[in-house]
Amino acid sequence: MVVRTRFAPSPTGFLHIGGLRTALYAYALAKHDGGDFILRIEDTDQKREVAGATEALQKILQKFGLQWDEFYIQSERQKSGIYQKAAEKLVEEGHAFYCQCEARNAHTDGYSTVLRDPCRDKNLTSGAIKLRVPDNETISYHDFAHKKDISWDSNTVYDATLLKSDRFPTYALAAMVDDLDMKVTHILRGHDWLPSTPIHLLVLKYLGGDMPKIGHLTDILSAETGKKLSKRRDSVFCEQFLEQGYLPEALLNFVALLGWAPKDNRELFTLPELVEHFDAKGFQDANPRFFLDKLKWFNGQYLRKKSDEELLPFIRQQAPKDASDKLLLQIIPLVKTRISLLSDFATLANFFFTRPVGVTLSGEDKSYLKVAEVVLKTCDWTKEGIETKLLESVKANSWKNMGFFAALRLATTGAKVSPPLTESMLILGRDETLTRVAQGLSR
RNA sequence: GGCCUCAUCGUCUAGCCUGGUCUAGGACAGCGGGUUUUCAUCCCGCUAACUUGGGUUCGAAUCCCAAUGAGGUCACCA
Repeated sequence: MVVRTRFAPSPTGFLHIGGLRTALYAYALAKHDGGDFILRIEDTDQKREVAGATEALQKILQKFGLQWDEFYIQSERQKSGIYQKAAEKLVEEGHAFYCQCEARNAHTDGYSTVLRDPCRDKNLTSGAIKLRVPDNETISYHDFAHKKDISWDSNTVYDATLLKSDRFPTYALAAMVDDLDMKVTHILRGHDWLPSTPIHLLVLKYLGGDMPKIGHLTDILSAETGKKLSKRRDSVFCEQFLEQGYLPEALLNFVALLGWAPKDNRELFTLPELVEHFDAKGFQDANPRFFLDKLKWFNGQYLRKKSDEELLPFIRQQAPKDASDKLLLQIIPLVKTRISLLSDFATLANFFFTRPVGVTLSGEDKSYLKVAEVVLKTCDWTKEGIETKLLESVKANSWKNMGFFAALRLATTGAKVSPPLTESMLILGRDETLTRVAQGLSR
């Protein structure tokens, strides 16, 4: 039987880190088996929908290479009446009932959830539809992520709403109808769904069909608070990380290892490699914390792994608009090992595009520069030529390399720390280098 | 508060299912050193963990129970 998984976000905003991870695991689980990955938009709550969110979700998923095989929108499917029909069928079969109670909102009545709805035995024929939870039963399933059986006493499960009075289904109905209808074999979702699983199990059972396997992923905890990552407190959107200068493959690799690990503890995975090695046995039980240290390391790894040409489009975004590809291609190899974020490029390589300003040199520095100026004017303009001549004069004056090159570096790049000096001067050219040396001397 | 889940270095984790090879392995971070005209890369080394208490057993990080701690959830939201 071919594996079919789905990622089912509601279109309420950008894709957050946890969503990316869920999508990635669902994708890898399906693709490892040559199966199908489904993208399903869960927009049955009209009030919460954000315009453009669906398109943004699709775009970012594709940026990470998570291409879906099938695409559905619940509000579209709703029009055919499938959810309503399913709910009515459950009423007919005695597994659900009509209810005309006023809708409750979250926590308005404290923690005293009404388990058995007052309408369940009124035999109403219209209104919202709720699940008739059986008494004194054990509801259980095997969680394929946690690799263990989890169960509830049905007496602790409440009569959940399946169809709202606006005729739209709730998640409990729509997602289950769809998973059955779409022949989803593995439901992979966040841990926050675990408490409502008994409801879904009942709905799945009453609806009939092949029971999908269910697995719950760990929550990603905030590094600061230790609580579940929240959009309000933490920066969690994938788009933000990309803007900050992280490579998509680095983010993806980092996130892949937050809650999953292979037996051999390998860490570097491209998407195809992850698919190849993916195994549900590697799912973690404990909640990981969202510390960014390793993400930076991953980014450096991928930065260095990419060829200069592959890096070009990313670097171009960080460079001045009029910078030529030819120039950028010369600079990239010099900065590649020196940046961990793409956005570091600007500070490190700025001197290639604009002359350093506000640099003040000591008298000692200037005596170094005077000598350097003479050498630079006449030496061969090659790495060999520049370095041997410069070194010769340092030796002739019994100076130390450190101080001499620091002064020259400061004059040409405007900073104490920079990409390799000789290579940088070669890129700048003899004239520009000399101009900068002269400028340093004049201050 | 009820229900559910979880518990190995600061962090991500391997080991746990199928007890002994674990004086607990790797990676990131930190620290120290080497290479390097700066910085970085690269290389070498060091610091650092089985939550606690009971059991079971010749033997427990590994199995069982409890306590403690952590997280989640309790809507006509997903």
